[in-house]
Amino acid sequence: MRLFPWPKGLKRTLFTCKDRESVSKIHAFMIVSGLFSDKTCNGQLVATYGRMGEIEWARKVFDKLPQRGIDAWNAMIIACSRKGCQAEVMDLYHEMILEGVRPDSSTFTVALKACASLSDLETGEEIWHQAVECGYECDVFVGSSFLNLYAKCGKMEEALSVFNKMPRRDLVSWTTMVTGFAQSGHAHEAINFYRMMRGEKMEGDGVVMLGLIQACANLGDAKMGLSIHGYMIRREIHMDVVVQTSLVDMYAKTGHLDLASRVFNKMRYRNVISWSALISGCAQNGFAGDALELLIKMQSFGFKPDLVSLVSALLACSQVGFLKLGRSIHGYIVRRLDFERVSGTAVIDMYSKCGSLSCARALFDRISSRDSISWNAIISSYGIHGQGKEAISLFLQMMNTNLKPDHATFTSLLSALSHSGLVEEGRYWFDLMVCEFKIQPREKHYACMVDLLARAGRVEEARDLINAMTSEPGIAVWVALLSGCQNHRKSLIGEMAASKVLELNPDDPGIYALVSNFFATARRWDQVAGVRKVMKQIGIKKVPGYSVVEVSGKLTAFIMEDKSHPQYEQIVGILEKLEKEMRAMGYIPKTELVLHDLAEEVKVRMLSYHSERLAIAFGLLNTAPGTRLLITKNLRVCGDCHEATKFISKIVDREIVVRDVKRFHHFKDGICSCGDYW
DNA sequence: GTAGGGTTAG
Repeated sequence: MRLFPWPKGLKRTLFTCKDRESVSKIHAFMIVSGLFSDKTCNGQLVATYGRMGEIEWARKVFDKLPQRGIDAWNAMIIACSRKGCQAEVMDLYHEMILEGVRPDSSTFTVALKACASLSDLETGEEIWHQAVECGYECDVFVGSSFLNLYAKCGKMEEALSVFNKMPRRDLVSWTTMVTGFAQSGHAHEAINFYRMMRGEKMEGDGVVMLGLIQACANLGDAKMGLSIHGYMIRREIHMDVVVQTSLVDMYAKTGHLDLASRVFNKMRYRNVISWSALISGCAQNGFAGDALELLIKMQSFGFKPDLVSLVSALLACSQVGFLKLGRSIHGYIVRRLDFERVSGTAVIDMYSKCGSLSCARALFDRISSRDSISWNAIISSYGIHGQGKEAISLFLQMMNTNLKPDHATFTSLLSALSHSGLVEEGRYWFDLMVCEFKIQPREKHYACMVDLLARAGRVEEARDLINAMTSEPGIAVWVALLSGCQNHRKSLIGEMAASKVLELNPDDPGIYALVSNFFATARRWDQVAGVRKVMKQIGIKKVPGYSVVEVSGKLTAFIMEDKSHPQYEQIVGILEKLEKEMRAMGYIPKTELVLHDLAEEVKVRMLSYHSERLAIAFGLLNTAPGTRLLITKNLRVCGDCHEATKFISKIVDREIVVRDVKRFHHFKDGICSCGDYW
């Protein structure tokens, strides 16, 4: 008896199978009836298992087939491709060629896709030649896949030349170009290509719009992103979870977290990636608390955090100096996920920014395969902890590997040298970077050098370096010059730098604070008043300084003269007692650092209740004797607090670690690791 | 018409 009106019925019956059991029944029947040996039939069986994601079953059948035709090969290859097993796709492809089976359009398409995701340009080009030989040169599927190979390998010029030669282009070919440009940092070209595509009367779908959204994210152009978003709504272009997630990402990357959350909250379906996009957006924009809250919230929605969301959470911990949580996330990563390079670098960064340089180093030493990112991370770790010599030594060790230092490595190195005041070394390595390594200095490198020179009092040299820049100097270099001028009382150059920074960033409250402090240090109160007036006129408020301290696994923040804390009385008591002892040891308040025109005793009072002192006192009050304290400050640490903390570390016999916006200070036994150079 | 273009981080 025949179960199937064969062979069309077999195909239809296989297609209606919903689970593995029902396929297995047909599978058994095929063996019994001899259809299993028929190569126009058995491919269907492999394809059916593959479609269900039952790749092991597909493979088992495939391996047992007595006769394997193109259908069986394609089915097996497509099954692997769907599972993301690109290496297997390639193995099968080569095996198939060896068996003398002639690939068809689908085979070439899938094989090229595999090469693209493996970034295997060479094999991909070889396969293209084979496709041409087999007569698929004009096939739009094969052509687009070849295009995609170049795009994925960042070879947009080659991609363009393939694109121009294509006799027929469809939406996918155009999208490949748009996305390729967007992802290789050529956002303008991406947008131009989309315009050309529209010129050919081609209607866009969600995928091509996604390429444009990425381009906007890269350009930081929220306005255009918003208009693309609006266009999709008006045209009723379907937005699936991928497109919506990319909108969240775009808004977050352009700093519009309100819009990012609005899109996120409206999403009907979310996945781990959508959560991660928002979490990383919060972390990247400095909203550490929100990022960590979302990490908890995503779990209450049943999503297990992945590596990306955990890395973002680590970033959030780094920002606020939340060592305890950072450590437990580290533990979680080790237990649950494969711990390697990517997370390794983030964990190194977290430990170092949370004050544990030794933990950072221990982890770095344990990484089996270090890439330049991990080297950069450890070099800059030593930098922010003020150990410039060790940073150089690590840099030299890196040169002994086959890794090449890049612009980021030099940024880490130069900033390390700047924090340690190693001026001559800085000049040496800067020249070597340009002459030997042929790396064009970027804004950041100049900023490090200007900082290095100006901080060391060589303000004129710093100015000359800026004047010799080939590119237009940006905000960072002028800020560095201005701070140097403030420290070394260089009013003429300082005034010039002040007008530059105000010209470049007229909306930045930090800039106004800097300029106002510069004039206050020079006791030019009329100028200070002038700056304040401008701030008032254009409605800019100064960023309040605050300090955060971790006590028994919780973070507590203090702002200056913060009386709201329940333990305020005790905190003041500790500070008063300490101040008496400090004075007896020779501490004199640096009232010249109070940048207001006030009476002397008011200045002393203001200094005594700076946020970092409140945080230290709170820490002393609530931790066991001998416990190390970690304070994180959102601005630079104040000079008087720096002096006072040295005394406090000796009086209470504790290690006090203060992280300010730029670097670390380790206070112990009355001295600071920075050697008072900062 | 089974195949090609897409999301998060360091």
